[in-house]
Amino acid sequence: MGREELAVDPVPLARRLLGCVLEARGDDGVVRVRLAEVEAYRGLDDPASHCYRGRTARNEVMWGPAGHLYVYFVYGMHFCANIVGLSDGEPGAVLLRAGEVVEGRELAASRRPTARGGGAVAKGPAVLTSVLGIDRSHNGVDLTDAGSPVRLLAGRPVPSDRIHAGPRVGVAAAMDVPWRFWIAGSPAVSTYRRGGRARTRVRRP
DNA sequence: TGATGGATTAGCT
DNA sequence: GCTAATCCATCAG
Repeated sequence: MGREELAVDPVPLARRLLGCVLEARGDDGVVRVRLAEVEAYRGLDDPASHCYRGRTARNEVMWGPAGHLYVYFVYGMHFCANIVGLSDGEPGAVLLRAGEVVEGRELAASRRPTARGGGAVAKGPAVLTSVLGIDRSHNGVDLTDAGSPVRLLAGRPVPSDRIHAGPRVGVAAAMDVPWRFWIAGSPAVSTYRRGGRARTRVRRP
């Protein structure tokens, strides 16, 4: 997929990414995932975006050129991957939430032995990254470069009536914007969880 | 400089 | 439905 196709507003970009294939090559083999669920995060206007509070070392990649991978670490143990959209100076990205494993199922299953679906689905953003073997070292990778370990490939287009939209998962801010998109009926789509205050934090004595 | 809580997941009740 | 696991960016003091 070319950079021009990706250098657009993250909301239409999110729709376009459904059905596309993300390929990750590692020492142990190749895994390909067909994207089934994504969410748009629109920089400066969006209180839920990592860019909302300005440019920092963590979100640096989002200010860079489109078509690069933004990887961040959450909850002390998980990675999430985004595809950067728009062009220089205009931050925005699409969070990759889930997909179907279309190649390298065994490898995917071995990387995530406890995941449901026997390696056929990557249901949830952190499952997706671990199945693909994506971690901090992949932050900033150019998805449009044939030599990159992670690449974005065009897939079968998804008919627009199969694309559904709704509120983003686990996000407290801007719950009214339907910037989560998924392929209706896909077994990979994650179950919706409302955002809000963190679940009760029990402090050990 | 210390506290807080998150674009989460899996396992248990 | 509830909670532990566990790093680090951000914010309050």
